[in-house]
Order: sequence, then structure tokens, then C-alpha cells
Amino acid sequence: MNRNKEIRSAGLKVTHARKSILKVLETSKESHLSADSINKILIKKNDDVGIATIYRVLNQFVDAGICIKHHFDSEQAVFELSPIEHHDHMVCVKTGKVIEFEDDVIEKRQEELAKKNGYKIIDHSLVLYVEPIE
Amino acid sequence: MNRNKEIRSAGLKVTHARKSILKVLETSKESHLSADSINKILIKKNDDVGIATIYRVLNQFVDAGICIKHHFDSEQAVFELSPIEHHDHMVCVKTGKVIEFEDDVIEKRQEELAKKNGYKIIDHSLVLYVEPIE
DNA sequence: CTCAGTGCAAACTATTTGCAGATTT
DNA sequence: AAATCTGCAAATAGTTTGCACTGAG
Repeated sequence: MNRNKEIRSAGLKVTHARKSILKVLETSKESHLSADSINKILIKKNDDVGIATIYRVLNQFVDAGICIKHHFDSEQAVFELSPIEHHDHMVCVKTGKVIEFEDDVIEKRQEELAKKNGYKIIDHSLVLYVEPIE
Repeated sequence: MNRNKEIRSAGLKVTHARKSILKVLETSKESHLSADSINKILIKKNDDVGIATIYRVLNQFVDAGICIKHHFDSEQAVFELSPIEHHDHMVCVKTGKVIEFEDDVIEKRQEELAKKNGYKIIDHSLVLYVEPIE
């Protein structure tokens, strides 16, 4: 119920749809879900929420900082709960599995490269598209 | 005319549309263009090519290895001519400017991280979203 | 009770596809 | 001439929006 506070403190009402969507994000084995897969999961639970509402709520969650939205070079966006610690992603092209990782060497290097060009980093996205060895 | 050979050796006919699109990719100051911006540029040149053809040709170019397609976390894809040397991207969120860069330290580190997880890298995408310092 | 939230259907944006006529080889 | 290619318009996928109704506070 802790996360419901997040909804409220974002100035949003704690509605059924928002609670359901948040719970799916919290409890699904997949940490990265598309609006469509959230919809399918809710239908399977007999807890149907309109797809329009799912999109609306996810965008509100992103605005509120509760969620992050990724594109992973595909046309379909996926959402994950905002991580406490920043991390990057490794996506297996065979299985679709998403592995999260974090590396200080890379992080630091990025900062240096941006600064060298006269910029500071607002955000970044590193995705490794991988497949199992042999 | 060198690039036209690329079209032919991909098994594609050297048509007006393909030459026009390739020339835009070669000569535009922006190295990363969306189908829509290519369309606009061609219209301005009075060399209108149907938007459907632009999409078809760009995808053929990607299949042929002539182009690379990126999403840069937006819904609109952008295309660039395949670089000889791999590079990553820095996108200025203020100006939209795209800067290409390459860094061996990061590249090597990525390989290590993938291997540590039992994967090998097929491809990767690193995008720094930046803004000018102060 | 009031205002924000919801579901539905229609609208939109980016992209793809069927088809008949035009081009390349 | 044969096969590929193109433009158009219609189709599709993902996402957003208008509106009348519902529900949270």
C-alpha cells in the first residue's frame, strides 16, 4: 500500500484503475511492460481497465516520476517503475528477456564525453541487444 | 554516383526515387532524418516522392545495410547512412542537434558486461540526452 | 456534492500494404 | 517484354482525446 501514497502525493486520486495498474507494475515478473501487456494481464485477472485509461495513467505516472518510459528501438513503448538506482538494459533478442545492469566506469566515461563537447547529461539510454553465447 | 552501386548490388533497381532519397541522406546537413523530413526536403526540391515509397525504400536500405534506423526514445524513427565506424549518439534536448561519438573504454566495458551475463552483443544503442553547459 | 477519473468510440500519428499503372533492365 | 517499382488510398498499430457518465474525497 506504500506505493498508493505515491499516487496521492502526485496529486492524483487513488482510483481503482491506478491501483490495479500500479500493482501489475509492482508484481509482474517482467519489470518492463507495454500498455498492451498490462491490459492483457488485467483482462486475465477479470479486472479490465480501458486501454485508454491505461495509457492515460501510465503517462501520469511518468509525469509524476513513478514510472519511466522506454522505447528500446521498437515502436511499442514499455514502462517500468522508477528505479531507485539508475540502471541500463540488456535485451536478449532471442528470448526478449530484459536484464538490468549498472556500471560506474561507463557512467563516468559518459559524463566526460559530454563535458568534452560542452554539454551536461540530462538523461541517457544504453541498451545492449544480446544473444546467449553459442 | 558511387552510392548508386550500393543500390544495384543490393539487388535493387536504380530508380529515381531511390537515387533521390539516397542523395538527401548523403547531402543533408542533418545526418539523422525521419521519413517525414526526407519527404519535406524532397517536396521543397520539387522532387516529390510518395511518403509510402520513402518508407519502403528506407526499409530496403536498412535491409541492404545501406542505412541504420534509430528510435532515440521517440515514436518517430530516424535513419542515417551506415557509418563505416560504429558510433554512438549525443542528442541535445534544446536544439535537437545530434553529435556522433565513439569511445573504446565504453565499447570494451559493454562486451565484458554482456559476457559476464552469458551473452554476446549483437548490437547496442547508447544515446546521451544532453544540454549545453549553463 | 464537486471535480477528477473512466470507458467508449472517434481521432491521430507513424508506418505498411494492395493494386493498377509507370519504370528499369 | 518481364519484373520490379511507384503513387495513391485504404489499412494497421500504437497512442491520444472528446464526451457523457461514474466514483473518490
